[in-house]
Amino acid sequence: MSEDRSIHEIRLEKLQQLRDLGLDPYATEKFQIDHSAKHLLENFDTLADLSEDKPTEEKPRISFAGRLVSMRLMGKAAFAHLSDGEERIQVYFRKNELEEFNPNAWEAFKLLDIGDHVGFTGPLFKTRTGEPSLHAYSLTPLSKALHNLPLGKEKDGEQWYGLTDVDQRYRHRHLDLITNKEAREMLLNRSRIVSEVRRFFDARGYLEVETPLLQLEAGGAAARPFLTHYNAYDLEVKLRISLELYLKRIICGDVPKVYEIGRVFRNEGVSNRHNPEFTLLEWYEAYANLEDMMTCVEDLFRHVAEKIFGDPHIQNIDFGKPWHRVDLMTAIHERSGITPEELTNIEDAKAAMKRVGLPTEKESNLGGIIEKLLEHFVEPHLQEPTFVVGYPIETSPLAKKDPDRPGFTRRFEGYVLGREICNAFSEINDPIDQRERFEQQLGERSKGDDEAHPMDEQFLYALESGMPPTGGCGIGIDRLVMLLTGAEHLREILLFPMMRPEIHHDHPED
RNA sequence: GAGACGUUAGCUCAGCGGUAGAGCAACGCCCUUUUAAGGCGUGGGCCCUGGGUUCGAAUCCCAGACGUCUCACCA
Repeated sequence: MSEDRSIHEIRLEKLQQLRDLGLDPYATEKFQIDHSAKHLLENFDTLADLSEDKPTEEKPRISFAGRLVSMRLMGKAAFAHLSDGEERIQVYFRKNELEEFNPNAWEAFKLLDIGDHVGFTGPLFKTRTGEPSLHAYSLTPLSKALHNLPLGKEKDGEQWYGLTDVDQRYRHRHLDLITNKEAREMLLNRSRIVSEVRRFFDARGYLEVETPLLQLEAGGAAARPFLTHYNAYDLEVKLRISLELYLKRIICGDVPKVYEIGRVFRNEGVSNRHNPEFTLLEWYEAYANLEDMMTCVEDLFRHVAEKIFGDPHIQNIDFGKPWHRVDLMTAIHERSGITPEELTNIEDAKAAMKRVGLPTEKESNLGGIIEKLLEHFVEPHLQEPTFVVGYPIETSPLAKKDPDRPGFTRRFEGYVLGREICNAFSEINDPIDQRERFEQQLGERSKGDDEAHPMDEQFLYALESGMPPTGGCGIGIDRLVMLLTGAEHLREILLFPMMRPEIHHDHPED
């Protein structure tokens, strides 16, 4: 903020002085980097050619660049640490040597700040204390940091100071990435996980597709959509809340295996496990049944865990083993004592709910009650990977009826560590059944449930043209990353979570 | 939406009725193998905003903003 000369001003002055010395940090376009810092450190002895008899001048010169993260100036010499984001390596400078390279280089070096990007060339060596280091014979400023970066001090992986304010870490994620190794790890892990998911489906012959984000009716899930305006057609449109219906229309087009990884938007609350915009994976396979989908989920988790972490056993979960399979109604009975017979009509169901001490005011249908009981009594116990099978028809408007169990569908959800991680079913391919389900949903909607599924004639027309029996499944990518990395907050997984605007009161900025 | 907590220097924090503090960062000087480098010196604050209580408020009270956590909502 306001100092006698603000840091920003001082740095602008230094920038000008660097330019006056002929070393404009913003003028360079390209800088040769021979090795990453990690590679330098891991292969140090080989690269350094540490043989005693050879004079330093004759040793191989390495070109390296990175961000200055620490500096120790000692008169006519200096040490600094340089980070390429992944690792940091120490660099050593001497006045006389730099001046040999460029008479202004030492002067320029003294104008550098922590946060600047710089390039160097020189041999590798080890300091008295044995730290692998780079002996810089040249210096090329590559960018100037005009702000004081909140870089803490670091020693042996331990960190002092740095940026910890959660708000600031989210608002200025680049600072988080520079400062906190965990933030960087999270980003890398997410990226790797998504890549592995793609690789998994690609290898199995699924086609990756992309379907519209802007839709006339947002269907495929129960959620309130975001609204926006489509200027070219002067139409009110909605942002999608799921991928489902368009993907099934592709199945109707005789593309038998498709998947999509895409952002969906649900205009609802925020918590450490919910975010209005999130990334959804859905895949559909023609001629596949529920059991096939379960196997596929098992394979997917095992594959990703092994590829990313080298071991199917992560976060105290063994994804190498098959998942448990439990029937929903049986599980409720076992955990709550409420029998399936008590859950065959709404009155008895409410009475049973009361008996176990749950509120009944908000319940209007049997399916809702059943899912509430599942959530309350069963979910917390589903620590090991478990498929819960057989969901009520009222809450499953896109899932095939179970021919053997009236009122229930061929649907399962997967749970790990007490949390829902996937949702799958045998897709309805009977267009008459599907139309009836939509009509039921319209009934719910007219009763005030604004999350009930809208009618979708285009989708029905596709079904009426014939869809093979199909299995489909959805997984929230953000929650998947949370699960695999042990993150406690969805917002750590999202790079740039929505934040209310920062208030700037009426006084001068930094 | 409810409750609890937080907001003080660029960063991390202390101060909790009596002139606004520390470490790091910054600025100046010294120092050619340091590493949380060191030594000497110097600056830097609408103490989130607005009201109130008080002789006096960063500190107590009320309201608001923003954030964090928990709960609710989100099948």
